[in-house]
Amino acid sequence: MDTDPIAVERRLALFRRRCAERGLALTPQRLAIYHALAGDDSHPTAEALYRRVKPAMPSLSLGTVYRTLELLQGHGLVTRLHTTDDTARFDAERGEHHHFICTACSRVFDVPEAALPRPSVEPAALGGFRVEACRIQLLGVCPDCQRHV
Amino acid sequence: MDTDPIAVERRLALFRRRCAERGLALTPQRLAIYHALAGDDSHPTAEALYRRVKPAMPSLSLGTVYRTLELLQGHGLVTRLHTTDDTARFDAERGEHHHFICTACSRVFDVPEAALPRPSVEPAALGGFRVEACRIQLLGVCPDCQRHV
DNA sequence: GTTATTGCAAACATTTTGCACCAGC
DNA sequence: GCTGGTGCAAAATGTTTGCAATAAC
Repeated sequence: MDTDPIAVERRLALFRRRCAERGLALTPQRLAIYHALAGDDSHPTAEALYRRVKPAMPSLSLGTVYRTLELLQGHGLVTRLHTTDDTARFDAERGEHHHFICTACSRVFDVPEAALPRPSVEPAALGGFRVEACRIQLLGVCPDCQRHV
Repeated sequence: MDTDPIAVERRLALFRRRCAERGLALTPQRLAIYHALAGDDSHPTAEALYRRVKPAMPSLSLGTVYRTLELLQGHGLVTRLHTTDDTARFDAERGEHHHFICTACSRVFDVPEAALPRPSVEPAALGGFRVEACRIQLLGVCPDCQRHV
């Protein structure tokens, strides 16, 4: 599942800017890993990103992929998803949206916010909890898996 | 975080009934594990349940805890949560509710559905996806962690 | 008595870490 | 030359599995 090239360019520009602001070295590894993630909307695992980048950069190690993703997560460029299988999946940050998780194939699909209006949280009902984000996960069966049953 | 004893009894009754219906042996291990889970609303990990049951049943093994939880999940008695830390947490099934996950201490708190009305999903906007469940996760900082900063 | 379940330990998968080497300022 | 980043391999973590012994029905 690839992203349109203009969006990829936009994300890369943000990435470069953010690295400069934060004093993060713009290494070929980080660029390649972020580039691969920015161009892939399928919420890949670390392993999948590694396999995708490795051919063009054979020296790359999986450890670097993990370290890079964690670093970029800390700088708000990458989001780590926790889905129903227990391997982490990653997203290049791109604004509010939610996820549909297929219970058959474990793939994760984006759900635009428009399709699923954010519920209004009643702050009073939540006592002293400070809410910073709201994630909605829809669970079900994706079109592919409905056919393949 | 303990549950009121009447609710625990209700859950245990459901557990016994469901086991009988499905032909699952009612072993002391399963009873003890489910009992511990039914009396604990803190969404414990498998390890935490193991530590809680072990003193009263020293022969218990962690593998049995995992096997039991997976078995009961398959029979709709237990729910597995995927939160921000990457260890699975478990819930004795008890109807619709959502979760608040503290980004500081990783604890999970229940959010009653009343506090967070379920958003209406627009089926048309979701193409051929068959939605079976909707989980809302609120991320933020719990009252304890707000104090301890 | 049969079959399902347990305990144990080993295997497994994913992720993190220590350390020596390397690259960029 | 310093600083930070990478590659590698080992360790740590969480979870699953094979198998023989055991307990439930």
